[in-house]
Amino acid sequence: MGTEDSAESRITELSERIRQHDLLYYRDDAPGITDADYDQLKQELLELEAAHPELVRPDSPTQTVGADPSTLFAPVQHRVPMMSLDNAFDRDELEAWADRARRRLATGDLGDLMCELKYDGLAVSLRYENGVLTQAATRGNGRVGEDITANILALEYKKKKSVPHRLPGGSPGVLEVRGEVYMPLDAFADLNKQQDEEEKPRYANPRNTAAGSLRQKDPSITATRGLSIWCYQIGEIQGGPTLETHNDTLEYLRSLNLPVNPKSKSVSTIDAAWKFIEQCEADRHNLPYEIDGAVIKIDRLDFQRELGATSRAPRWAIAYKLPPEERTTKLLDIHVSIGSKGKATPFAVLEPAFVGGSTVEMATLHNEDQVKAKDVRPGDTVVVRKAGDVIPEVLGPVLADRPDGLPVWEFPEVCPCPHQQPLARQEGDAAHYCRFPRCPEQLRGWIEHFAARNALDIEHLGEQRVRLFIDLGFISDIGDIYSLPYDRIRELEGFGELSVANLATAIEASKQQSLARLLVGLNIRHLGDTTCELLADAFGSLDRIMGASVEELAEVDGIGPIIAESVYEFFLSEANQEIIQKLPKELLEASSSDAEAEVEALPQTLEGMTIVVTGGVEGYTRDGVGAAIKARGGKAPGSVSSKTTALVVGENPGASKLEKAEKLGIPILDEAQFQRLIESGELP
DNA sequence: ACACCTCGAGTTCT
DNA sequence: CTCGAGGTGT
Repeated sequence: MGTEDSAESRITELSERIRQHDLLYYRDDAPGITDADYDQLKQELLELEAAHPELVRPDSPTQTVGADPSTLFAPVQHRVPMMSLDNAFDRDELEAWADRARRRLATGDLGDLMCELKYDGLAVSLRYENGVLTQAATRGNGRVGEDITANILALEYKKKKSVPHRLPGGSPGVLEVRGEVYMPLDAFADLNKQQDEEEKPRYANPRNTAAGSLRQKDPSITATRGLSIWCYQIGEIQGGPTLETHNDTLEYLRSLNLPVNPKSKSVSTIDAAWKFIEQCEADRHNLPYEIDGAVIKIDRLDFQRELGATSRAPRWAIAYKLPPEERTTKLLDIHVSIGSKGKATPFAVLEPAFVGGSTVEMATLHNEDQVKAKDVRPGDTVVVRKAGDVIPEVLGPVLADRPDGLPVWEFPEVCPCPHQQPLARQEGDAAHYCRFPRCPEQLRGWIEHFAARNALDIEHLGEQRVRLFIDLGFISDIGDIYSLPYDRIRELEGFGELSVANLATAIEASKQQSLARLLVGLNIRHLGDTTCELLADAFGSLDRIMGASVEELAEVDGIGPIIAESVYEFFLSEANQEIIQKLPKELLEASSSDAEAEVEALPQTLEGMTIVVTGGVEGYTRDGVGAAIKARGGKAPGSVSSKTTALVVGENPGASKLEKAEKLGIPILDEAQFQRLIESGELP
C-alpha cells in the first residue's frame, strides 16, 4: 500500500517537474536544467510508470496518448479535409490564378499575399486537445489518413523544430495543425554515413527516407531518424484567439512553440510574389532541407472563406512547382534490349547522375529514329531529366562539349544475345526486331511475361529466377514451368524448403487462371490485356480460338485484320502447337473468366460513359479502378480525349491528363464524387 | 484517306 | 510516361 502511495506522489512530482522544464524549454527558450538531468527525470518517470501501469495518466509527459501500437496506421478520418493545392508552372499561370481570384472577390483586390516555401516531405495533421498531442495522422487521400501518433511522439521532441507533445498553457481546447514532416539534409547525410559504415545500401533521397521513417512499425526506429516538421496551417480550432490573416496564424502557431518556417514573406503584389519564387529557385540548394517549390496564399482569412475551394483545392492558394531538375552527364554507350516479342529497344547507358531525387544510370531511347532525331552519340555530354518526375529521359546532347569527330551511333546489326542473329527493321516500322525463334533474350521475356501479374500471375517467379532456370536448362518454353525439377531446385543456393514450396504453390494456383489471362501469357504479337479479353469473351475457349479463321477472328469488335492475322499465324506454328500441348489441361480448358457472372450482377451505372482515372484512388489498386468502371458498364481508357465523360483525380495525379481535361472542358471529379458516380451513375 | 481513339510495349527506381 | 501502331468512324 505504502509503496503504491509513494509511487503515486513521486509520479505526480516528476510529471510536474518535467512539465515545468518543458515549458521553460519551449515557451521561454531557456532550459532550466541540463539535458542529462532532464533525461534522468524522464527515465525515472518511465521506470515508475512501467512498474505501476495503473498510475499512468493520459497527460503524463511520457505519454503517448493514442500511441497504442495497435492503432498505428489505422485509418483516421480528417474532420476538415486536407486538400491539395493547384499548381502553377510559370508566371502566366500564377497571374491567371490571381486574376481568377480577383474576379471572385467582391472587392476585386487580393490584399496581401503570403509567400512560403513548399517543403518536400509528407503532409501530416497534429491534433492537440487541451494542449496535449492526442493524434497525428498522415494526409492520406485528404479525407482519410493513417494514424502515426506513436511515431510522431517518438520523435526527439526536446529538439527544436520537432513536434511538441504539449503546448504551453492557455492553448485552445482543440487545435488541429497541419505541417510537413521532412528530413533535414544533415540528418539524411548522417544516416547515409551510418549506412556506409555498416555496409548497408544508401538511402536515395530525404523525402522518401522521411516517408519510410514515418512508416516504421517500430517507433524507436522513427525516433533515430532526425525528422523535423514545419507547421503552416490550422485545420480546426476551438477556443483559440481570433485570427484575421494567415500571417496571424503563423505567428500564433509560433507562439505555441510549434516550428514555423522563418522564410515566409508577406508581399502586396504578384510581381513581388514572383520575385520570391525566383529567389526560392536560386536558394534552393543553399537550404538545409529540400523544397520543391513555393506556395502563394491570400493572406486575409475572410478573403479565403469568400473564395472557398473547388472539389480538390482551395482557390486562395497556389503552389508554384519548380521545374524538374535537369542535369548533364556522360553518355557512356547506347545498348539494345530485346523484348519478349523480339523488339530491339535502344537505351542510354549513362554515367550515374543524381537527378530529381534518384540516381539515373539508364534511360530508354525508344528506337533508331529517336536516337537520330536527338543526335546523341556515345561520348556525348547529354542533358537528362525525369519525365513526370519518375521516368528518366535524355533530352539531347550538349553540342559544345562534343569531342571532335565523335562518330554517329549506328543501330547494331545483330542481337546482343550469344547467337548474334540479325536485327532487321521492316519498311514502315519504327522498330528493329530479332526474328530468331530460339533467342534466349526473347525466351526470358516470354517467361517473365507469362508469369506477370496481368497474365498467369505466378508469384515468386521473377526476373532473377527466370534467368537462372533458363541458364540451368530447366526452362526452354512456357510449358516447362509446369514440370520444373524441384529436386534440383531445392539444392540450389538461395532456395530453402519454404521458397520451393511457395514457388510450387504459386505455379499450381496459376492453373486456375482465366482464358483471357492465358491468352495474354501466350505472348502473341499485338495482343494485350484488352484484346485478349475481347477474344476470350467472343470465343469462350482456346479450342475455338485455335479453330477460327482470320475472317472469324476479325469479326470481333476491336479486332482488325492485322491482329486477326497475327493470332491465326501464332496457332498455325507447329512449334507453338507443341508448346501448348505441354500446358496443363486445366489451363487449356480455361473458359472466359468467371467474373462475368459478377459483372452482370452489378448495376450498370456507368453504361455509355468513358471514365479516365489519374493518380491512385482510395480503396482500389491502379488496375482495380479500371475493373470497377468496366464492371459497371463504363469504359476506362488510359488517356483523356474528347470522348471522355469525366476525369477522376486521385492521389498524386498526372499533370498531363489534368491539363488536357481542363483544356477540353471535361468534368473533373474527386474521389468522393467518383464514389457517388459509381454508385448512382450521377455526374455532379 | 484521314483523324482520332485506344491499345500495347518498354521503361526507372524504391 | 512516351512512342508507335492498329481499329474505327467519317
